[in-house]
Amino acid sequence: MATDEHIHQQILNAIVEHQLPPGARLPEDRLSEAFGVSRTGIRKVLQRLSLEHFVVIEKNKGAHVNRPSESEALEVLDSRILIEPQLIPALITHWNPEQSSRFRLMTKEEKQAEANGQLAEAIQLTARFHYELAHLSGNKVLASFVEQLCYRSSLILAAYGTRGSVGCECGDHAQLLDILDSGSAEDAQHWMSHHLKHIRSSLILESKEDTNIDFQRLFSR
Amino acid sequence: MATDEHIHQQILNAIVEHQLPPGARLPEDRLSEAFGVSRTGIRKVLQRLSLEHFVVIEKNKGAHVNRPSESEALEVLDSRILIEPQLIPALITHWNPEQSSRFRLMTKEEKQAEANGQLAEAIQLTARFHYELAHLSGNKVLASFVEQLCYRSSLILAAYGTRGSVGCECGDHAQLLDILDSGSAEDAQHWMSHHLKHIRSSLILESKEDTNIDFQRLFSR
DNA sequence: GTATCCATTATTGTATACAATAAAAAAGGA
DNA sequence: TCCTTTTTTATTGTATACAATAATGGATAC
Repeated sequence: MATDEHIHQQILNAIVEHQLPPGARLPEDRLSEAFGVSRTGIRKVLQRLSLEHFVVIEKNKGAHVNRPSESEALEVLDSRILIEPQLIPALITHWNPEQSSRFRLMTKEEKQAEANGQLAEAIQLTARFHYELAHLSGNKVLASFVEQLCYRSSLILAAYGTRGSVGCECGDHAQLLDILDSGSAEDAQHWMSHHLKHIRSSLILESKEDTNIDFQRLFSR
Repeated sequence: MATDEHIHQQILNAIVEHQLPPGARLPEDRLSEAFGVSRTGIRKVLQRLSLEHFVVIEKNKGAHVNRPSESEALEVLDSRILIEPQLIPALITHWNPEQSSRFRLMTKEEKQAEANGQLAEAIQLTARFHYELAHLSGNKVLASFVEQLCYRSSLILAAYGTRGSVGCECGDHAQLLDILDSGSAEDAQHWMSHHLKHIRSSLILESKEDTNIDFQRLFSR
């Protein structure tokens, strides 16, 4: 059975897992036959994905996977830097051993996926770690916005990411859990801020501009 | 000519201006004949409005204007309290006499609309004051989120607002402009925080629960 | 051989037709 | 008279048909 929600999740996964790279075309009839529904259902999903900034729909040209601009990439990270640390005080009031072990399991799976080279899994888990923390704050409005930002970040890393975007000298996500267990909201805020700023600064923003490629310079010798 | 964007804006205006009250039905064929387009175009707009939380679509039951829950109302305001003051430092770097006079004009129109009893105008201008400030921060991602929150706030005030929600003992929006002119980011942040908290606390959240009305208690004597 | 123009093709935009569902009204029985 | 059941009506969900647009490839003229 192919419900709207299901189709949406499938395509979104493919995008954030870099199966569908930035710029990839998403023809309606191809997708409709792939999912076994009519174009109507596909259009609805594509419409939604475009409002969520995962695809771009150009009139009479169809849907492409969004290729985030430099400014968009930075703004998404800046938004996270502004919001996620601020959620710590609220989430720490809901913090308990049960949550702690739940998140520790996630970081374990995360490391494993990374070690086994399961890129798609690793990306999903990294994003999930962040937005599930956000949901713990109790504010669903902010949490779902953060969730969207996390998914967008995955897409951004597909366009501008380096190997450094994954690792971080501040340690992995497990370290944040230690801090949360210790109960220091302030430390956790600092860690989160630092972590996100590290990701932001790891983006390489000059090279991958493929609009206006200077073919002259590229192929002349 | 009735483009998608135009229809969206029209319906959104009607909602935030309280012309279409929370709970109002939005039948597709009625709207389609009103705007002179087929149901297809209307459905697209309704879909979008539902993703933006202005309408709720129930399967096989159609679209209604969203009746925000208490928790949703509080979460929207909390989100604004968390974000909007944080945008002040960025926006103050773009502050200049030109912007100042532009916003002063807005507050003037705002007061006038309020004085003349033009409720719809006043609501729009109040929201606009906030989200245009947010856009001055330079972060389009956050600004458009704040914009949505401001519109949602207008809908929330339709459901839970009091007369106190409009006025505020901290003075009107013009006072913030004075602070911005003085250049004190910290003061501006405090003002914004206070202002939003005042709106939040002015909501009356007990009464208008019309789900689960206790008719027993209501009509027994 | 190259450039321009035209025709073909592929794809999306929009409207409509039909099916499915839920609400409302009517009929029947107690 | 009131409750239950059935029928009707209104409305939405989905697929498809047709129109409009843009991209591609080929033909013709120079």
